[in-house]
Amino acid sequence: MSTATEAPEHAGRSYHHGDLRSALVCAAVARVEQVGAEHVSLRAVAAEVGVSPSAAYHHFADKDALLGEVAATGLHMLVESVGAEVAAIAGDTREAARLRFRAAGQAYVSFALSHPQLFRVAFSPYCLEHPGVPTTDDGSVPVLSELLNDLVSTGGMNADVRDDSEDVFVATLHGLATLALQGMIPAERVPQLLSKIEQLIGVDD
Amino acid sequence: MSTATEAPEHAGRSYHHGDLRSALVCAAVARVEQVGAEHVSLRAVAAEVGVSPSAAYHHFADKDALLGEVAATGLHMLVESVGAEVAAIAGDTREAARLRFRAAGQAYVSFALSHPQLFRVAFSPYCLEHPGVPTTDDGSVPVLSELLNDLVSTGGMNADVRDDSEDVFVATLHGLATLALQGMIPAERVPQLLSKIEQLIGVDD
DNA sequence: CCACGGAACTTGATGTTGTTCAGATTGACG
DNA sequence: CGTCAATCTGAACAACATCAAGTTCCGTGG
Repeated sequence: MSTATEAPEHAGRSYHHGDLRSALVCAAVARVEQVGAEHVSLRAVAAEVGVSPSAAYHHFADKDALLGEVAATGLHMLVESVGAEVAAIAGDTREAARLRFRAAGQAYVSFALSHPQLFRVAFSPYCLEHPGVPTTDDGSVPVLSELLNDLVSTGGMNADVRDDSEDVFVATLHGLATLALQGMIPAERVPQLLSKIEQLIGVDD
Repeated sequence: MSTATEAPEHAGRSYHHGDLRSALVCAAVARVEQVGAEHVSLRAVAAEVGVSPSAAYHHFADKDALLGEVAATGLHMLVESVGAEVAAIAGDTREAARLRFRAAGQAYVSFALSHPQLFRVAFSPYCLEHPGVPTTDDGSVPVLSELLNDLVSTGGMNADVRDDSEDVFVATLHGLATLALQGMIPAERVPQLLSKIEQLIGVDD
């Protein structure tokens, strides 16, 4: 995001770009957000950076590889966004843990709704073709995993409920975000459904 | 699906095709399933049907409009598939209703895993650009809606739990399917998670 | 029975796209 | 100061979406 055209010393004008790779990814992210991944052209991205189309092939095997990087970036931003909202709520109390849980759900859906195209490409086949997906460690999202640990340790959730609930919670959140994005669930129902989910999953009152 | 190249009388060889529109959609569906929506070309679809590329423009405004029809077809097939599995289980008992519920969940995820590209395009921006999405009536999927009514009327679910649970159930199913498709949830955990969902949502034992 | 109008499709052309490759340019290192 | 590898350019190519103009077909009214 911040690695756009700010090359170390010689910004822009020299023959060598300095950090073309991240500049291309950054421009591609912007373009994806504007027109959607399926309408992004390699040439347009290269032109925006001020470089010939073939320059991209020294950093990416494919157009798909570039989009793969965009997908990975999208996932990263999603996790960062959720993490930031969660981290903003401090405290060891059960109440704080419950607020963090709530904030995580809202942040996940909010990100999807405010970055629809990026969210979509993050869960498209592109990110499978590329390694370096930063969210999955043992197959689950670290932020949400810690979140549940938090709830358990503060007594906001039963420990035996936890393990199965994690994947269910992630799945529900993701489904909610996707369907809201698609317009199949009205956005104004989302908060209500989020609290319903908390209730079902067993976040104790 | 069955409206491929079987024109009413004069099949195939005449100048006029008979039912080019559905033939194109059908071929496009096949091609999407093979290579994914982002790698489908209008020309290849037209060639498969045995028609010049520009012929498609008499039936669709755009390549995107054709893919929109593919998306709608995908949604339709998904609903049909779930509906068929549910309808295969007869009976008015609470037990039967519970089995139907279980079958619906499995069918939903199974469809996603066995038609990954079609499932993806069905929930891509393409289907927004096109009317005629057959799944949503008041915003929810009819099959699943009836399913829950079923459960309630046979005593398998509390009536007051129903309304909120519907969207949550759909969202969870959809999230589960998407994440399994993405490899973020191992496919072998899906049945376990499905029963967990039933339990959480309040399908009485 | 026949001309005619319109719908369905083709041909040919245009501009854009992804991709490749031979060569020009550069900074770093000896 | 010269060499070298990394980086970028430019021109080229095939495939692509799209469109305008022409061609073939079918049904319909005279």
